[in-house]
Amino acid sequence: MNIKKSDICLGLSIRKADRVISQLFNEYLEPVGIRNTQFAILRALVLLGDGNTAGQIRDVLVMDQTTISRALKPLIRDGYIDVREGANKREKALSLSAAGKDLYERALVPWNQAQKMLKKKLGKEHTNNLIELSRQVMTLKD
Amino acid sequence: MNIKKSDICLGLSIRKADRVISQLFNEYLEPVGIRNTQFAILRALVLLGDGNTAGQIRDVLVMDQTTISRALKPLIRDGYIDVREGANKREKALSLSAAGKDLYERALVPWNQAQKMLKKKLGKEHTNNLIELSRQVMTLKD
DNA sequence: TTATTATAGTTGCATATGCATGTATTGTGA
DNA sequence: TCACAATACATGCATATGCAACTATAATAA
Repeated sequence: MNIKKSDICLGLSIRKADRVISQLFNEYLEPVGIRNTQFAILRALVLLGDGNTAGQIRDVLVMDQTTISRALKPLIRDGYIDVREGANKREKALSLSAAGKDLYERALVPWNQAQKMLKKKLGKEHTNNLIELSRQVMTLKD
Repeated sequence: MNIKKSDICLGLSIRKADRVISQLFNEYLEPVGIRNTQFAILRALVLLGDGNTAGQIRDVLVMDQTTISRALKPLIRDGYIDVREGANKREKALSLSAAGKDLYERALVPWNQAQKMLKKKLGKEHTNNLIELSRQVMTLKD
């Protein structure tokens, strides 16, 4: 250990881990032509069900509204997500197009591989710690 | 728990946690006019010692070389980091300027507050898990 | 009903991120 | 020594990120 444990920056620790893990998922997803964040959005729409708003995705992905707004653009542009009028004239209802559903299904394959690989490398302990850590961190934004 | 544990995307877990924690550090650091990543670079230079190259920072921060290259720009532009010729004509030796040293010292105050606050909120267990998780994840890039 | 406040989403700005590629320099083997 | 590989860093491109500020709409209180 080069530096004292108390000197380890927790911000850097999480950032470094994020870079490596995100890159891993990006590499696995690359063959289907989709990226980490985009997959997360598609998945959010699948798990939430269609017809949800950008605001709901924002909450699920713990992102800024403006980040969602822009992250949706390439997915809409490429025809994976359809936008129609929502519950009122402000809200926009988002849904996966047929192409979007297909893309998500295809992405599930490398996603599962990445999950499996990562779980193996981390082991049950670290895997569980990651999930619980994330859960705990979410309580900070309240 | 909305979805099965096995369905939790580890990529999203780390990404969400990173967003919240990084934002926390950014908020604490905001009064001194510096950001997370920039603080990490200054700190790397302090811990490595002056006269190090972008390549060494890249290794310490686990970033892409091109990301470092661009992240250095505002710090150089604002006079916090000096660049001089390194060991050869390819390498550039980086060092903190007087203003850079001062900025780092001032940033240490809110950084310590953020660390303290985060450690308290996470508790010893999660704090330790974060550090160990990050360490474990680093082994993936080999 | 109207003025005020709140909400949903976008845009300007700046940094963050990394792949592919390019340039310059250094190292090395024939 | 000279061709080729390796190294250090920068740039073009595209996405990722969020704050401040803006537009449009909806909800609410006077």
